[in-house]
Amino acid sequence: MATKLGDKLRALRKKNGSMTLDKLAATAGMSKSYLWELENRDSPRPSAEKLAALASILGVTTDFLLDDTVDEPEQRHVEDAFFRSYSNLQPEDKETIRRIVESFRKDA
Amino acid sequence: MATKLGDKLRALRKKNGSMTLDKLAATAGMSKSYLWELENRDSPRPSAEKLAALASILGVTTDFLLDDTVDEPEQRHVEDAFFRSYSNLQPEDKETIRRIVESFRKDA
DNA sequence: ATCTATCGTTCTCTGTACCGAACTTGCGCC
DNA sequence: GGCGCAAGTTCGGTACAGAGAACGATAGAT
Repeated sequence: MATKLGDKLRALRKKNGSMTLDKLAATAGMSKSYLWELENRDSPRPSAEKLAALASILGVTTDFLLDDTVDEPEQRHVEDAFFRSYSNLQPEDKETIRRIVESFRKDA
Repeated sequence: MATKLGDKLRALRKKNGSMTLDKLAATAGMSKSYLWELENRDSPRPSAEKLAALASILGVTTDFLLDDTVDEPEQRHVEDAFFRSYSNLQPEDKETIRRIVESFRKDA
């Protein structure tokens, strides 16, 4: 539904009490004109600071906002079972798993 | 010991196999001159994209890098980053990881 | 001691993040 | 309808993100 940054921002803004551009921009410490650009212009490249401020207010992570492949904040809980198994491993086993995952990762 | 962004970046770069500026910059998709500025100039303001790329490679979250009050990657940050890496794997790779995790599980 | 690499540093220059203010659109109320 | 305000939109300007190349430092190897 909302896979691009702009769409996510607008959706979350409407969701959280339907804030206005002005209001959200003010609490996030930016101008409403720029927030509008983030929502509407394509491929915006906000600074980490600005995005972190927005994410904090909207109750999501910056990584969720940036990840173009994910469209629901709850998606990270889908693999909860796996994650719980992983959590219960010995620290050295965790480390091993982490290494393997790293080696499987393909660079963006 | 490393509370500012630059210090964290340099510490993590040295930690992970002591990569060179050139190497890390290349894999993170930026110029080494800019990475040097991030590490050495004060109060840099990188884009969310660049910071996310660095965080992903260094195995921490962007929030940890940005947070000036914390100086050691807490377990939470490391595992957050791990879980995100895992989520982005190919399905068959995920399956492999899941198998390994199962095999490591202590049978209580 | 000099050559050769490799790493780190400093420059200059282009694109764009981000702002402030003006402008427009929508909507409720009389 | 027309008059308000509150919302969204556009625009011009400025400061800085970020690249790229050139430079200096450091360390082996011969």
